[in-house]
Amino acid sequence: MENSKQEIITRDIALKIKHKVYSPGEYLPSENQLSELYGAARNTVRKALGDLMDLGLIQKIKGKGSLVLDIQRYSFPVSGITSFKELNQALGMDAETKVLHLEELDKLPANLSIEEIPAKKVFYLERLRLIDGEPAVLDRDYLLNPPVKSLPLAAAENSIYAYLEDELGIKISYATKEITVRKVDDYIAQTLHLDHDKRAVLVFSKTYLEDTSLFQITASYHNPDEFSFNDFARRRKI
Amino acid sequence: MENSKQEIITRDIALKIKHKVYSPGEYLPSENQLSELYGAARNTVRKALGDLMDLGLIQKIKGKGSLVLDIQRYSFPVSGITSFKELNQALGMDAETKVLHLEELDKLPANLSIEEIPAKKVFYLERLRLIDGEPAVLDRDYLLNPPVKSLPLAAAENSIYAYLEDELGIKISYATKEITVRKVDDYIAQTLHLDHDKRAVLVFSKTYLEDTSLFQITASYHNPDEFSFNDFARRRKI
DNA sequence: TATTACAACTTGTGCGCACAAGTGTCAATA
DNA sequence: TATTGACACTTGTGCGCACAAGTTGTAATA
Repeated sequence: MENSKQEIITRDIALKIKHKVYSPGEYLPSENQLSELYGAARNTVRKALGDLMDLGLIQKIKGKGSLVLDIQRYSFPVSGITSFKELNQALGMDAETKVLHLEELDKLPANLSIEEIPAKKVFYLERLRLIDGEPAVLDRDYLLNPPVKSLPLAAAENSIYAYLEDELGIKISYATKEITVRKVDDYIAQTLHLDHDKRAVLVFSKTYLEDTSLFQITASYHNPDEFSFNDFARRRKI
Repeated sequence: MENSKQEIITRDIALKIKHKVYSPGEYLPSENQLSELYGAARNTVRKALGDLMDLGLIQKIKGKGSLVLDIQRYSFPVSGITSFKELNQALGMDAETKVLHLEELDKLPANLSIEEIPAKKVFYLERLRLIDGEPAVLDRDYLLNPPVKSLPLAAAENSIYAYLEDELGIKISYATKEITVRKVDDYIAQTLHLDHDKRAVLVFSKTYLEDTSLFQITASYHNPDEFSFNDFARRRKI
């Protein structure tokens, strides 16, 4: 439950943009008008607009106003931290998740070679994502215990993020991602129905909590023919 | 020349983190201390810290402080909008750029199929990026005229971004990127020294100005063996 | 007519304040 | 001893104000 005034405004405007109350090419009401509309200070409205700008929903133009952008942000997978389930719903794809493996290990496998050496137990979860019945992605998740004390099969079959955030109250903060192309072994190649070339797109990510502790490591192997990564970025000069 | 107080503070702290004046695992001085240190209001300091947070340099923790993160943000290519030249310097790589082609076309080639139909002239620029003497990336840039009135060969050989921003005063604001894996034609395959499989990583991006006008389209073909895309993302729940 | 000047809007930057809420320490208390 | 509570720190949220700076239309002016 996030309910700060600023987030309420952000979500409300985002929704209105989504439902074309404010359409691409149009300007939002001015900051002063929004300020009055929501009964909030201009500062508060400005923070909300700043978030919408980071999300790529609007572009603020000095002296003119906030222009609604036309960006189809949803593809597969989307930039940022988003779960397969959320994407599935957003895209309305015919997608399915099959849990291939779920067990608790005493420690992280050595081949992951993580320097932040957590000598902890981990849940190892292997899932296959199918799109239109065709294997598209093989996910290998390593969830550290603690903070993940338990991981029911039902959660693994649906969204682990929803389970962790809603059920366990774990707060996910940020993640790093690395995308490369790799030769994969026969097991992965067969699972993904790769051709003789046996190359897959590997998305390797580490997810952290608010206290900066490492919490999840994921190796995601994508069928190259299905893979698409979409990103929105603002220019920053530091 | 960006010289708002907030950006000065952002840059100063970013530099101090880079030079380990503030090291990973340590906390920055508190907002009140920084406020006094820079002779700025806490609000101003907070905006600067917010930017550093977006960049992934720090993590703010309520009740405790701003923790310096340990993230090697530079890889090839980096997330966000950054030019090859900037990357080159940041990484200290042995990299070289060869201009293969530069001409002015009457309109954008039809195969790019851009809906935002600019019936404008474009500069077409083809460049090969070599790392350690090996071909790594083939860039095909389409720069719209206007706003790009001219494009000297010297600029193409160095950083076009530096030329456009510093010389022409063009302000780049944001970009969309799409990463896919594609079969490529013989010309690209030979140029990149691909093996018989002829698949390359295509990074297709569109860059926009502050007034949201489309300004540059780039198709970047990467040798799969060299390709690596690194990203830092914060969790946003909208 | 063409230019200039102004007014009325917009967003950008910065100041200061108040209080909520999370964290850690330390002393008083049961 | 173990718990509680007060206190001093931290960041988070929100308010209000002032002025700078960019945009646009209009009216006065040359």
